[in-house]
Amino acid sequence: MVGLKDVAALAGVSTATVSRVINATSPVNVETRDVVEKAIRDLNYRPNRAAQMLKMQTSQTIGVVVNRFDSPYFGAILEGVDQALRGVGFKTIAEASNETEKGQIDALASLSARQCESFVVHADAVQEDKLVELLQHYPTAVVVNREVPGYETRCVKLDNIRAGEKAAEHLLQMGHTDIATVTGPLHLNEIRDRHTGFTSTLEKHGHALNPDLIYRGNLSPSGGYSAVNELLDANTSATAVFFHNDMMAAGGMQACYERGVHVPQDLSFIGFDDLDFAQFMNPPLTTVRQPMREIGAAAGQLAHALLGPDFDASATLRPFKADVIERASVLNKTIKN
Amino acid sequence: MVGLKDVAALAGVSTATVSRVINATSPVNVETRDVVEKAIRDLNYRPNRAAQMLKMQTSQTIGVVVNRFDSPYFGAILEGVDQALRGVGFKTIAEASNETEKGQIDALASLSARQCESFVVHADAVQEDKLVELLQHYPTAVVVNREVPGYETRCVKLDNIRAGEKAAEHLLQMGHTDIATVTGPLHLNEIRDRHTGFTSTLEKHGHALNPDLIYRGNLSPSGGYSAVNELLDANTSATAVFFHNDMMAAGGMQACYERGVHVPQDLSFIGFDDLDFAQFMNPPLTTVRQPMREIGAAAGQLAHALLGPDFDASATLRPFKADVIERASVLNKTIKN
DNA sequence: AACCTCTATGTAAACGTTTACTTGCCCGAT
DNA sequence: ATCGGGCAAGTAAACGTTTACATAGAGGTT
Repeated sequence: MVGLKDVAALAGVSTATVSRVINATSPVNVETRDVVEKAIRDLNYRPNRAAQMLKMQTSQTIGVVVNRFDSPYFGAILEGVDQALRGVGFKTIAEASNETEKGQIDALASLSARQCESFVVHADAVQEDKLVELLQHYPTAVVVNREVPGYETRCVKLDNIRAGEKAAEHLLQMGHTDIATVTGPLHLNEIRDRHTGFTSTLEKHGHALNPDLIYRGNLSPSGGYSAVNELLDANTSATAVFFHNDMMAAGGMQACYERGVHVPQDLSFIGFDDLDFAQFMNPPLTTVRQPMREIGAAAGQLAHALLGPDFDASATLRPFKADVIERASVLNKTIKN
Repeated sequence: MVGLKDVAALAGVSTATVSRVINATSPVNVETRDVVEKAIRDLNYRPNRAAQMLKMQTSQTIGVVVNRFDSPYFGAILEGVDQALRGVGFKTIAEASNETEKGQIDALASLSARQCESFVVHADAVQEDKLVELLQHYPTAVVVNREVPGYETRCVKLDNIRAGEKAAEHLLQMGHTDIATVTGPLHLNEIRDRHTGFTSTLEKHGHALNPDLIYRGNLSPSGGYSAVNELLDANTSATAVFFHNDMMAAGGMQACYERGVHVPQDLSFIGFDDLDFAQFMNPPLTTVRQPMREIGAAAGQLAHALLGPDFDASATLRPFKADVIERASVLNKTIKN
């Protein structure tokens, strides 16, 4: 490895001088500068970041832990974080966690060891008490899409309750009263929140959800597929179903397609997330949009702000809100023809 | 920051001993070990990776440069690399390049400065001569989805020519002879390759592509959308169209949907990539599958192998091959009813 | 009792930077 | 001539590890 020393030797100056021309940290004679710069080029010298970090005690890097890389959800978050940080000269580095509690904790530790100064963590698999402990250990970490009691100012998330309400409101508005839902794993609190928002507004309007019409999905297409098949087999009177994500809605749509039931004429669909493909489904999927990119960006900014000693905890950002994107998968029953 | 020194002080031993218990690098008395371990826990000590890297001159890390994070394409590649490397104890770190030549070169430099020992680079925007230079500068870098003359053993990619041929063959097999295509930017050699594969086999079978039916797309839905509208406006006799990616096919499908032309009855679609959503389109999209995850994994393995002094260049992996995934978007004209 | 061997531990140098401090020099003011 | 002030460059310490080498006991063998 070619180091400062080699450059210095070749240029006939001291390492201090080389460092100075590199970092423009104090004036250096223009001739010497040229000589040094040539030496740098000739040797293809690159500063050793490890040494810099060690000396400067700073890395200008924030670490992101995601469940996996090949997911539109995490991709958007990562992109958001990266964009927010690029502006302030920080680097983003990401690590995948395998979706397990251990994986998420380890990933955080690994990023920390890599001298990340701050973190944004998706920690859906860690127990709450453990998570609190983590937040204490890593005082600059921010949690994404989850709310930790006592640490609200370090969480950036969607208002999932409100989002669930909106889904219900939309269905109600369109004249549906006989409604089914396919949820996700109930240990995820985003799912629980959406579900309570959904059921409570249905109740409030006097159309309480029939417990038989609650299907537990797995957040992937297969879950939606089998749920819809069950629903159809049960021969219920349901006219609409709320899927807790678009993937399951897609699976459900496929089940309908295979059985010849038409969406939305026979059954209405509303999804969640608004993934890229939602607009390209046939019919285009009405869904509750979750601004993941923005959430990522906000998390990135927060993580960065946490670094400043002057951080104002009262500048806490309100939870993000979801919006229903109306497309063509829910039938408007109020205009009977 | 709590360091080895603090632990040593608290435990009443030397830093060397602490290092030894951490790394189990030589036997240490069980009592001392316990004391040290307690000290480590009490202080919540974590080794400083920057210092370790500096001293050990190794990072066990490979860097990946992608165009962006929020793309199914790069997500899959990243996931593949990560999985391949996880097995051999390496970490993956990724950086986004903004899709520009400068961005890609800078990202590589940045990863290199971070002491990555090896790299997998998606460098679609850099000029070939510049890329050759890069490959010389970074002797452990591997290029993904591009072939650099003279450096074939360090490129892992799809056989795009063959993939284009397969698309054509499939259409031909299904009885289509009047065919259109919407390509991507022709400066990308993957696009060029697919195109030449496609056109040449059409020619070979005596159904040379009508130049008027070649549309230049932008690889995103809008490109497919407008291309299909043009095609439909031109009132041609084309019965099938080959899209250079699924995104454009989705856009095209939407155009058809709006204009009431039925896929595949009125117009057949074949896409490229096999993104997740292809199977959920309506009709499900027939497409040429590109095994991106596998490509990523292979690239990761290669990048790792390059590190060994015993690397055998003859163990070069053949280009990956694409397969057409038959679904329902191309009409079989050979069974006339 | 002198010697050797083994094991457990300590000492200190090194990794590649940055930077406070020092040095040397030139030039203008006295 | 001498001094002082600036500027350019050099010296060396420090960052937190790892590790080759040195040291010190504890037994064992003669």
